Amino acid sequence: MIRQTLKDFDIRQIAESGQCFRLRPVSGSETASEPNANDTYSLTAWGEYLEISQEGTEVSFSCTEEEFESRWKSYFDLETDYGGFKQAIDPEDFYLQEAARIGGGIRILRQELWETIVTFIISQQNNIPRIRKCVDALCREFGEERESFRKEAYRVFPAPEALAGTSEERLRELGLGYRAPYLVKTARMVCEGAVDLEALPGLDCEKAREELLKLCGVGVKVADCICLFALHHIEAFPVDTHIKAMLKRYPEGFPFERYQGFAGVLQQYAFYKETRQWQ
DNA sequence: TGACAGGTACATG
DNA sequence: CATGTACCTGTC
Repeated sequence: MIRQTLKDFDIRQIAESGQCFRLRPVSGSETASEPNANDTYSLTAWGEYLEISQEGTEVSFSCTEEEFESRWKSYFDLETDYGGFKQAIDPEDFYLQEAARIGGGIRILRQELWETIVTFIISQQNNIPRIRKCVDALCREFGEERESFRKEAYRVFPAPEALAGTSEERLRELGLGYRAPYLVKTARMVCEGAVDLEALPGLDCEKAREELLKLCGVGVKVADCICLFALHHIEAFPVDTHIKAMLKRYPEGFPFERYQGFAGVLQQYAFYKETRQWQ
């Protein structure tokens, strides 16, 4: 167990930020009276199972020192100063100030590339509960089973080969709808090497985006999400229906120049604010 | 009932 | 290049 005192970190906000679909409350950890008093969340990522508990700024991770240093510190982007991003926000920009105040505990995660590609193909014209349901179904059907530190079984995210080997019909049965053929095609493209996932982390944001756009079911918005949430190009700025509405608040245009290099962080604050009514 | 959910592929002008 | 439309499925 690792204990840390963390600023600008809120595991609940991260779980509800819509960038990760396998981070969720451990059942029974939330109390109605004080929902934020002691939140415990479970996460399956990078083949591992982790639990995270938070009380105020005290955060504990159910892993060894070595695992924390080699994986989770980076995964949760704990070595980046998010306070600096917030301070850079125009003091007169009340919208962004408010968004950063509400969602200031969000971190941009470093998720697995293949998993992020699949989950964001699924995310199109979809809602969070159903995305989670689809992702769970994929893991249950095609993911390798492992045992957690609690001696309970969990499933890792299925490899490209597993999805390349299935059929559109099978994926439709799992509730993927019209995204089923996208997934099968994209998995096959990856297995055939039409897009080299190994090479993507070495590319800059623009080149990576260009490569990702070759995949079936990946358009500009999904490609930007993958750049932001997996490749950690925090300058990527995915524009969806909510963010489009937000951009209309800036008749002169959103001040991208001011936030060059980290606009994606602000996108997440804004997205979180815009989608609060879901909870 | 119909619109909407973190869009994209595909067909046209 | 810009615009228009169909598309699974669950929920309000």
